[in-house]
Amino acid sequence: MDLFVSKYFNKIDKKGRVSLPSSFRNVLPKANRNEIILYKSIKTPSIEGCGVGRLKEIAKRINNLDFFSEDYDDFSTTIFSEIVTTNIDKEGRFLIPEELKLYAGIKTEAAFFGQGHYFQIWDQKKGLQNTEDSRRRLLKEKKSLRMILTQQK
Amino acid sequence: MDLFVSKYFNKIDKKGRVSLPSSFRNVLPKANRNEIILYKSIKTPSIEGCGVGRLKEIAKRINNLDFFSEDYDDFSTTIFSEIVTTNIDKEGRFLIPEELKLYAGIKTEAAFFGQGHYFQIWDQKKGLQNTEDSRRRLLKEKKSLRMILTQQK
DNA sequence: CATATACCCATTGACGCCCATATAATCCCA
DNA sequence: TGGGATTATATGGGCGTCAATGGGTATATG
Repeated sequence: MDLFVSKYFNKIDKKGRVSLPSSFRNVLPKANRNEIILYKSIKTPSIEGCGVGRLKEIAKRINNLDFFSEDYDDFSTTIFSEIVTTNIDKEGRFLIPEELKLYAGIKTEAAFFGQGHYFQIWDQKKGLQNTEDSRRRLLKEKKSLRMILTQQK
Repeated sequence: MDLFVSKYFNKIDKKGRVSLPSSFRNVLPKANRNEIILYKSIKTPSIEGCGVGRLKEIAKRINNLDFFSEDYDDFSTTIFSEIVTTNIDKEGRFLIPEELKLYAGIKTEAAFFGQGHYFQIWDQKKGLQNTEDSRRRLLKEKKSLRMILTQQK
């Protein structure tokens, strides 16, 4: 499986280390399996992460915005300047920068949520609440959700 | 036969393992025959499952949504963080995550129901009841049922 | 030199792999 | 075509490996 899926709740130890879930590590290309990027989510109080390869995809998305719009500058500033890279040790653990932990309200436990081509890190309580809210919003539009889930071919 | 059909009642052993019915295993593409995805059914207290190929399709559809829209996040959260992948061992067995068993009210036996391109896992009693209810609802609209069953080519 | 971070080693529990058996389905040949 | 033999499926259990976690120590970096 080459997608980030499912959710995991891992502890942050006294040194600030936390295990990237094993199934997430396996999504990273064998070449850069010891490095990921992290940045503040734009829409939620959470941290988003992915392999360095996805940077290109993010750049492309932003590039598709109108170059002269305010959004363009805002997005590229907000995202690119806030990106940090972090190393994964031999045991599969990494450090979450203090600023990002503050932003997400994370203390001693990190809740990982798969998002397909990337993942999010939340405070457990906030993350579960967010999942519930998302699901509720979508169920209001049953048609579109069913379309995504059951459409054939 | 490349569809999930019929129903099977298999035991969950002390380690939490349960056999995926042989005919279901044969539906999975030879390439990814040792992994399936599971998620909570939207409409019923049951678990739905299918091969990973279907998940990749879903990922593609979500990827086509507007990257910066709220729907994008709602879809990827609701779908990717709720989906779990699980491995099938050499004997054709897999583990049902505790959370999903709770959601479906499954304890020591899993009732598999073929649904064509996917399958459902129920508590036996609930599943049989659901089959009966479905059939009864359908028979109320005999006309549409006959249309589906007798339509040629 | 002081703090942060990477590497090494250890522990625990979960999971995958291997082997075994019983029952059911299929085959094969006289 | 009958009946024994072979194969497949569902199920049980032992055991090694890996993932998550904790801690000591070397090393880098300012």
